[in-house]
Amino acid sequence: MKAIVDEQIPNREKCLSNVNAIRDALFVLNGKWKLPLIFTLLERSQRFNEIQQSVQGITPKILSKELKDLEENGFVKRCVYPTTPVTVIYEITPYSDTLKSVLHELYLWGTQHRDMIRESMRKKKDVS
Amino acid sequence: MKAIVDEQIPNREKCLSNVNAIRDALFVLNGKWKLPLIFTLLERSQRFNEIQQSVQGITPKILSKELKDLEENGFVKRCVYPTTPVTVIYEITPYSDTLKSVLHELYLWGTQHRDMIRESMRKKKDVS
DNA sequence: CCGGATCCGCCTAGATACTG
DNA sequence: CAGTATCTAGGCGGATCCGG
Repeated sequence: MKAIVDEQIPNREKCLSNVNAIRDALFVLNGKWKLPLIFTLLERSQRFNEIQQSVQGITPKILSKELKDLEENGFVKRCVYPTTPVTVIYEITPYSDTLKSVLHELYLWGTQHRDMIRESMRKKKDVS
Repeated sequence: MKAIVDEQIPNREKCLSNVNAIRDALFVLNGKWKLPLIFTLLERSQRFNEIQQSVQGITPKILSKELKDLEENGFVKRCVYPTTPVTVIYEITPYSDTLKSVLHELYLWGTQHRDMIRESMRKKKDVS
């Protein structure tokens, strides 16, 4: 935090660009299905209907849209094989590995934060 | 990524809890105003109307709600001084420092990703 | 089999006005 | 000054049906 902030205080331009970079990162991971999809495709490449099986509750429309998003962001490759009918396989790209540290940090902080919240809830309850 | 994934494949329970921890982290930072508010309060503690000045375009209702969110998550402390009329100062808590590494990673990855996207856009344009 | 098209309900952000 | 109250709008996710 300190490091980022120190850079930001001098001028507002840079601060905004920092915020925007962070927001971009948050944005591409956001939504109900992005993470489940990435994780299921990390296990193995799959076809459309397979993915729908793996990720419980997602509808074709949303799946289609989410896969398109992931493809545009370079996380997923859509491979079409000219069988009859065509076979479409979705696979994770090596670029997804760049997410490693972000996801790890998010996981660590999220876990820690959950414990913190739970603890503060408990204290509140004790008082009341 | 690899580290997280390796832990996840064995059982689905743990995978889901990982995803949820990450989602929690994403959730508390998400939205249009959370980051701008955190950053402006990092510069200095401020009163309600001051914040509204600092963060361009936010309406009182939204500001009120967002501050409440930030307070519940432990990032912001609401200090009421019994003047007449009351003075309310919002200040950043030390707990916000725990965001340091997450935000830094998000910033790094977001910047990198933006460059990547821009580059791939350029290539597309060259072809067409 | 792999989606696209259409319609719909909900949630939430925002605008505006107002109050203790 | 520090918010609330009320209303509106739009975007997202979901359900359902349709087509190559």
